[in-house]
Amino acid sequence: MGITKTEIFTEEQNQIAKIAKVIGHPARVAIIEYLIRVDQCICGDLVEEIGLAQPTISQHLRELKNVGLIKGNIEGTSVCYCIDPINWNHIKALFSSFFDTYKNEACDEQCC
Amino acid sequence: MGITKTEIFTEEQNQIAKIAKVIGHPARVAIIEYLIRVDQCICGDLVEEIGLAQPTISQHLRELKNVGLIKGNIEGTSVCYCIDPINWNHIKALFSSFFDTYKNEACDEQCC
DNA sequence: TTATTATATTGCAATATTACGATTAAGTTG
DNA sequence: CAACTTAATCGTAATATTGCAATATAATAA
Repeated sequence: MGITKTEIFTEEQNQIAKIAKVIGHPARVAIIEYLIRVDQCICGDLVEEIGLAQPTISQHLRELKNVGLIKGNIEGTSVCYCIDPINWNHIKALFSSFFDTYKNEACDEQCC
Repeated sequence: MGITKTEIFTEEQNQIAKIAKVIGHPARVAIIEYLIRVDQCICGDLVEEIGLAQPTISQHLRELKNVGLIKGNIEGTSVCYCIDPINWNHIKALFSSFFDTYKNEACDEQCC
């Protein structure tokens, strides 16, 4: 079917999955890492930097914006993109908490 | 095309994306959270707990195993699944480092 | 107004993912 | 061995994703 049964999962599970899915493409990881390195840039910079077509980059930017990882501000004919600081912290906390839930005490033998 | 141009990205970017993609489905998040809660379980438990068909759960388990998030040990007719402690720590560190790369000093105004 | 610049949107083609019924494989029990 | 239990695999339908050419939109410059 290709369709996910979101209704049988919790809000939190769907939220983690939704954000992870967006991070789950190397182009979007590359965009994020570039944005962190240069603080802010426009779509054209990313097209040059990453080497995908402009519509493709634009599409990836939209998905990153949809989940709040980045934000964009119109500046004349171009759009200035950057990490969304507030949301970044929320998402970081969400994933920290997810990864911290597992405690591997003995780290070896207790598990199957 | 539906095909990702992995060759134009770094190993690290592809690795983060690959793992995030696997976490990017609520059923797999639910499986992980359940495994953390109960320590270990068999496929049938997850079929009951989550409410997807057995082949579907089995498929999700394979993907989780492929990226090393979980491991499975054959025990009689059933397979005992659990979080892979060593890999979990690596992956946790990978994502911590990814999220920690961004420092939002002033947290507001410096960005566009 | 007519370029020019920068980005978004549309419309595909190719491929991947999700889900499940049917079946297979492999160990266990009677 | 035959029946049973448990999980993996196969095949397939429905849908989603990726990438890009072509086009549209929107602001600025000449």
